[in-house]
Amino acid sequence: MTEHPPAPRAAAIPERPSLEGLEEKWGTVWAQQGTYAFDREAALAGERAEVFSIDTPPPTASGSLHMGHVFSYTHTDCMARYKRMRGLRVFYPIGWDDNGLPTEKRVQNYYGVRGDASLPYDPGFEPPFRGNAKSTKAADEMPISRQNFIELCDELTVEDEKAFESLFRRLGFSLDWDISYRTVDDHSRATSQQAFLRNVARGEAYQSEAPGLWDVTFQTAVAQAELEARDYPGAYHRVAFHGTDGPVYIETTRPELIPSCVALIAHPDDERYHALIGSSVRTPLFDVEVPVLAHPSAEMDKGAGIAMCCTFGDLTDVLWWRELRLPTRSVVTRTGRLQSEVPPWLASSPGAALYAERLGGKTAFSARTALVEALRESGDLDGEPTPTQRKANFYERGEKPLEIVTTRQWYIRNGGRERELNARLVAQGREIEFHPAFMRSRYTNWVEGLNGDWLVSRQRFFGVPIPVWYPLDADGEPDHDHPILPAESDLPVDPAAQAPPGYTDDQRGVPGGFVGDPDVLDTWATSSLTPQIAGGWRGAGSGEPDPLFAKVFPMDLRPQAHDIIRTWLFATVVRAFHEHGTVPWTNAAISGWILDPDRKKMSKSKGNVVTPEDVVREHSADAVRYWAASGRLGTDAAYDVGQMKVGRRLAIKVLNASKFALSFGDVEGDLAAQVTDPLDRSVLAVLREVVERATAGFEAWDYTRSLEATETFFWTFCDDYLELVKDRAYGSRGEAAAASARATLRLALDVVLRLLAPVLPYVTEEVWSWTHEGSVHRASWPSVQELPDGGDPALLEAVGAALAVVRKAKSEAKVGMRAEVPTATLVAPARVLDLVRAAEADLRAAGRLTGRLEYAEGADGAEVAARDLELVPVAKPAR
RNA sequence: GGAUGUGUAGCUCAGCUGGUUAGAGCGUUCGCUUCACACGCGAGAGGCCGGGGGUUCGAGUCCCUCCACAUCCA
Repeated sequence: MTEHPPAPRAAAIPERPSLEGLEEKWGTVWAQQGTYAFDREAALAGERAEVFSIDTPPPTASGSLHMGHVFSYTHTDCMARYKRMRGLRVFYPIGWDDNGLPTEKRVQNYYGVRGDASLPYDPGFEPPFRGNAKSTKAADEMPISRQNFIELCDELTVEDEKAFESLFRRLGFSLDWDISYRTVDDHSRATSQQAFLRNVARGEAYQSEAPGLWDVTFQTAVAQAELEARDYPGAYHRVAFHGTDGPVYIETTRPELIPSCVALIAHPDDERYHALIGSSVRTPLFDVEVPVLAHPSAEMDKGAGIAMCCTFGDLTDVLWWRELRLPTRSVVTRTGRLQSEVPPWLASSPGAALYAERLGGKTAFSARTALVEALRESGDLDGEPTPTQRKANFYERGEKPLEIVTTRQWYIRNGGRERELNARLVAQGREIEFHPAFMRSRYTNWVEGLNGDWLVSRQRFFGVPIPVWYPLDADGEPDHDHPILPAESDLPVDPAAQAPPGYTDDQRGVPGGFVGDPDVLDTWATSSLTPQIAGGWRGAGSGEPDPLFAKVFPMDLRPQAHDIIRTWLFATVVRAFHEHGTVPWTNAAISGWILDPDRKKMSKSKGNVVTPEDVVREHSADAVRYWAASGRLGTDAAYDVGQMKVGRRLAIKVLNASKFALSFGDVEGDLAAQVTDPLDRSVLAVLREVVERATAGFEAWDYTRSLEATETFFWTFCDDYLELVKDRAYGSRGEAAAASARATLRLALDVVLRLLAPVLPYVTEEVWSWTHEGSVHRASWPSVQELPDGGDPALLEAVGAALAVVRKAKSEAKVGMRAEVPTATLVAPARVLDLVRAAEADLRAAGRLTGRLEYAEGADGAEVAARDLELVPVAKPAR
């Protein structure tokens, strides 16, 4: 698929080359000509090693576009372009992650609606607003059916995707737009459900009724990976429990949970409580007898050192409940309110009336107020509550602390409970090359710190339904132990809308009939399958993968940001391990974040975000890419307009210098054979080194190093080499000497354009088109072999230094560079002088050394200097 | 509290396995209509390489320690 550079043809060079319009011009050409199209047939016929496959991060289309996208997608695109030029078939799909809460929230706000599973579908439904909903309060939202809600999600995400596509195309990302998926389309849903069913069949997915974190606002279960610990204001309440030998004081931030207290726990080494352990005390107000127990995770130095264990105040309570086999006394419901009816264990207690009248049905917050009041009245509150900041668990998108409630949910084994699986998943991390390598410790730390399996049930609307039904017994109760599963060939299914195999729709909810699992899968449960979705693992649903799958999987590259190593990266590893026993990809390239000038993460709430569209329009795509490509993998980068301006100048310089280098006349025949001048041979020798460094940079996933090497060469090429040879190239010293310069200019330019092409796709394509048929992006990556051997790299440096001293003399004399130098003596070590002499004619032309030029040997190691230098300024032309 | 990373010129960053006088770009200062480019060209100034200790003939680079910042996890 890679072409060699075609024979040069007559140049068609614009009079005044410009960046304006290049993006539209080449964007159209690339799309029309399928420049970045993946050649499926060739890939099927070829070897796996000839393919470079990329597990492109599917952006959340309903999220906002930000410079972080530009940054990390540019990194990937540079690598993709390099690999393509190296002759690999680049599999570079684009996906859209339309699952989940961000989309639901955006749809709610945009249309002013809210999903309500109890409502019937309205085929002619029109939303009350379209992007102009005035209120974001839940009470003002119109309740609509699940299916209507999903339709609106579909409608809006398609719109949102257009904004991303437009920007991504403008930035020149060499994605194959014909290979695309949405995480909610039929294929993705079927793939996700198929993988889940296979997890179920192998016992890797299971249901469990267990205490879990619950967000009362969003009414959904939350996984460990979605947790966020935040400071939350609270107060310690010193409360007396009634022991046989007097009161036992505990300090709690959640006195409203006293009704659900099941034990007091102290540390086994805490001598203050040795005597109490094994005895029992009675709870205040409710007079329930609870044991005093010992457990090492009680914190001696916190509060009173003895803690109340409830059902459930926090994750430690769950640990105690499990390890000490404590009873379950749950009062907090999924709504975050205390249950209305008096719990059975309080029924005969003196506090039953208190519960019924002042606690039942209240939110945790108001129940706390009421209970503290009651404690005051009974004298069980010691002193006044003391304010404190404590860490509380939040859902990362939620605003209220999570409650812990017992629910039936699906889980996927991820090593959080089994040591062996944990060790094997840690080992999978060592099979992946992380770039940079230290990012692997983020992975390892996370996996080793897991304390539970992956909860994948979500009580949401817009997502992939859990493909499971449950039979109903004669009493209409679901039999969770015998779930009904669909055939793989029937996927995707929606258990809320379809009947399971062997049932009819009118048996839904009827005793002896069935009920569908009401939940959807965690969004990561689908996006953890992006390699399988994009690569065609499910195939046409017949059980056989698309034959392409074997040619792209395991993929070569997963690019992503470091904040989702614990979620997206890890989840993908888990799924690939369960399904294929392999890693999902062999390389993970981790991009950093974009920081504002104050070194803070740019975010909408701080008001410091800039819109990528405007930035690209202002500076050009090549310029913005240059900025992004200057940031190395794993390193946070500053948002730096200055760096974009540098990129823009480089792009313009490429246009102008190329035009100039091609302006001396055509070249024909074997160019390398025409390079005879020592200076010309020298510049190509330097370029050979640059090719080696630029290649080594990309091979080490260090495109920045590659860019820097090429860029440095290019400026020397423009400032020194071009200046030195232009007189000769015009023909001042005969045709052979001119031909050597012209051939060198052409050879160097062709190589430099290809070295810059991954970073500056537009300007390099433009210049390439002046002298070539076909795209520079389909040309071969330059090799040392295409440049003549035998030049001395030191020659260019020596002559450059000599030219610099002449320029310095002119600059210090404040005369123009055109000033003539009738006499001068160059002082330098003998070795350097020899090199300078070899290019004396070019030096004389560039420095206007018109008369006597002498050489004096200087000390070894000394720099080039000039003495006895006379200057004749150019007479100002008469006006 | 633990893990990881960062700390080099006013700013953004190079400096790989220790080796001459620490580099680049931007900015700044001083110049220059030089026939590709004034979105240009040339030249200059600017650094106790976060602090302290150690290893070494030699440390920006290796080790220890402290400080500051960032991210992730408790």
